[in-house]
Amino acid sequence: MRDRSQNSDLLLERLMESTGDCEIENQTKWIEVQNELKQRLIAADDFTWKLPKHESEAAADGNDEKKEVLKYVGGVDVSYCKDDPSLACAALVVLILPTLQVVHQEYSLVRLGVPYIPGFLAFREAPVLLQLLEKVKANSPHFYPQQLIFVDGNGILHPQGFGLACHLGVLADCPTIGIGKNLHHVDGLTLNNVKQLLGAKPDLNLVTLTGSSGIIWGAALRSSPRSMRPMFISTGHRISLDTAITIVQMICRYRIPEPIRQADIRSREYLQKHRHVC
DNA sequence: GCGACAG
DNA sequence: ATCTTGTCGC
Repeated sequence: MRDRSQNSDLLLERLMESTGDCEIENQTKWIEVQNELKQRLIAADDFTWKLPKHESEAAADGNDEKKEVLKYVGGVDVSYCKDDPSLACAALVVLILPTLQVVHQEYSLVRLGVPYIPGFLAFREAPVLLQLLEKVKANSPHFYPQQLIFVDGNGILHPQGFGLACHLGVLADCPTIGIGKNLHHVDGLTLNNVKQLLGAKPDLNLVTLTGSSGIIWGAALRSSPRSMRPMFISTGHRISLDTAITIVQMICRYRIPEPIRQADIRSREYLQKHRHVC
């Protein structure tokens, strides 16, 4: 048991350490890392909290009266500088339910050496995001979003079934939900495909993303009457798709979930205001 | 071979 | 991701 875990850690360490110079070798290595981390992925609800209840349903539930209620939700995003693509600002915000007010925020202005390559976003963004999580855990543990983190990027809706939200969730050991603002084409999924399904009925705003192989990769959701554009929901870590969809729907003020929207807005602001110090 | 490809 | 003003509508 422990041997297996240690071997796994050693392999990961070996794979993670090298900052190679050959693109194809790197990508091969990155895929090994993704497959290794994927073995630790939990694809079902695995947490102790429960969703906030409405009065109507609050009546009979003698069982989980002791369970804590989902209270703090984290959101992470990274913004980039227009004229200096290596300069970026990572943000972590923590919102409190049910008011969705931001109660904590953390920023990091960094230079990223790893380029963006479709399918490997995590190797560019995850390190700085994990650093922000560590900062909160050390300095403001009360606000550490251990219950749930929203990630700007996909979960299992990914060529290897292991996108940024999964990557971050496994390494931080927190439940995560991945939100894509654009569709990553995987297993035959296309935007026209989704549009067709959604367009069929005007009041149908949620469709399951089933690939050509029959695998369910996530869901497309039109959350706001003001925008016809759907978002793409996929599970990250320690949560089921059904639960993820339910929470997304209760946490949207605009097109995308409020934690991600806030992280997006604030990381951009912070970058504009502090880019001169780099 | 060509095109597609989260942020 | 980012480049970018106005504009149509509630």
